[in-house]
Amino acid sequence: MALRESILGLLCDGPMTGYEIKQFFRNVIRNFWSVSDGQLYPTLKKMHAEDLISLRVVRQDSTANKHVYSISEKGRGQFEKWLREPVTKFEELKEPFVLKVFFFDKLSHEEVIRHLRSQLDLHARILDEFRSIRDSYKGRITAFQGMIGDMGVLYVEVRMLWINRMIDMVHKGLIEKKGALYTEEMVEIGKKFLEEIFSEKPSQEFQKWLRKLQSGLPVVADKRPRSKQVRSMADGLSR
Amino acid sequence: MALRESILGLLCDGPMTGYEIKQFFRNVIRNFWSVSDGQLYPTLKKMHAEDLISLRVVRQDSTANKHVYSISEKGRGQFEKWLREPVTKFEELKEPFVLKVFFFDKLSHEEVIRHLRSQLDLHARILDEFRSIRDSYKGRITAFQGMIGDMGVLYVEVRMLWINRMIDMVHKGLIEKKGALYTEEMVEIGKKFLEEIFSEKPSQEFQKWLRKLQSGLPVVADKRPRSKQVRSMADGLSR
DNA sequence: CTACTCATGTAACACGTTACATGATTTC
DNA sequence: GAAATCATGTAACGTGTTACATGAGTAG
Repeated sequence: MALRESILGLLCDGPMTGYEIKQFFRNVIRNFWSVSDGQLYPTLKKMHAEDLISLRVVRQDSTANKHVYSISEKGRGQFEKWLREPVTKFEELKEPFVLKVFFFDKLSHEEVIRHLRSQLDLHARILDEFRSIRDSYKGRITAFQGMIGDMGVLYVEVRMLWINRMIDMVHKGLIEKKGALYTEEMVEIGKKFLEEIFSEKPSQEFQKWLRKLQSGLPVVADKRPRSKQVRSMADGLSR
Repeated sequence: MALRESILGLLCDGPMTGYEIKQFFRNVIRNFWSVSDGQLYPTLKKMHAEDLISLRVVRQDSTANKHVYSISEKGRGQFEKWLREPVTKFEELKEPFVLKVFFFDKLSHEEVIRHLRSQLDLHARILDEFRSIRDSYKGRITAFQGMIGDMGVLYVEVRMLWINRMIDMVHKGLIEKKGALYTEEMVEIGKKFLEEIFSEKPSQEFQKWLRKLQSGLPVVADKRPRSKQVRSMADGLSR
């Protein structure tokens, strides 16, 4: 759970009302982490009960009273502990669209293209939004917060590239039907893959990466001369 | 909910036991969609109760009986309806690590670097896995399934690039403290951004994209001569 | 002798969304 | 006069994880 910790993080810079926290999530953090009312208010209550935050109620005659929350020593400790803990889990992308792509074999080329174009439209729109908000924030936020904005833009760009490549693929007729999607062979291969993940000894390729990393070289750089390169997956991305 | 639909999708190609479905999720689909036992078995039961799938129990003396499920007409209808429905929602990335990055201002440079390096290690390892499984599957899966593998690799590559840029940034001392992370200004800007998202009229930039798209040009291509380009966000990605 | 595979499940919990409720004030 | 803003919340539901239970067979 990271909602509690992010609330604590906000309160580190000074007291805030529940409504202000809600607004901040809705209008700023929402780019990468959303919270609903039905989750936020009960969570604040629970955190108060656990002495992570203290509460001061400000009377308002016209409307509901304001609840001003401040971080407690206990809360600050918990936040700092969380912030320093290394993240050791790779977060999988769980996207309904990708699940549909898995089954695209079962659709006609026209239907697939319709799907891909509508995704492209959606992403183009989102990219536009991400770019304008990034521009508006320029100079007002920390360098790290700026990098989060960059990640958003970059991610959407890459997705569009990916979708475009699928469109190309269909147009060029590179799709042949393969029969059943499920084969025992696939499961077997997956098992091998799993073993490698959970065995603690890293593979050779991983060790090469590590050496590069430690020598200070850019880890993802491709050293082949531009002209000789196989078309890179991320070619042609613009800023 | 997409778990039910993906189960139906698997059963389209023939009957499977609960255990086989579980294995398939665990060893193949898990790359982009995971399911726990505690979710799968009850879901199969519910789907059977709703007549989406039919059940045949195969007696086994030595151990628990096998439950062989087949898709029903109703189930097939529901799957096909789902598969054809356009995806209109942009799935936000909800990642604990990004949330931490938001608060990196509150850590020392050394602590930030430690975080970033451990993330890089993790991603290098995952990249390795993604690449090997992609290679193993080559020739055995549909072109679309192959593209899912490519997306995974591409995504991890981009993340590593992003993390490397943050490391660079810290080393070059491009990080200045900005005081409070929360400002009313940010909320105001966010509100404007929101309006643009929900107003149905697309912006000029979005329309430019759309024109490019409809004229068949690659939408994300950057036409500036290579030498004059500002270093692109995704420069140096390898296959 | 330990641990894993096959094969199914349950119960408790954690996380998150949606819809609703209140009620005055301000803006279109 | 309708709708949004300010300001708080509850109840019902849906999704998903973790830990546990059973019990035989097999591989190291």
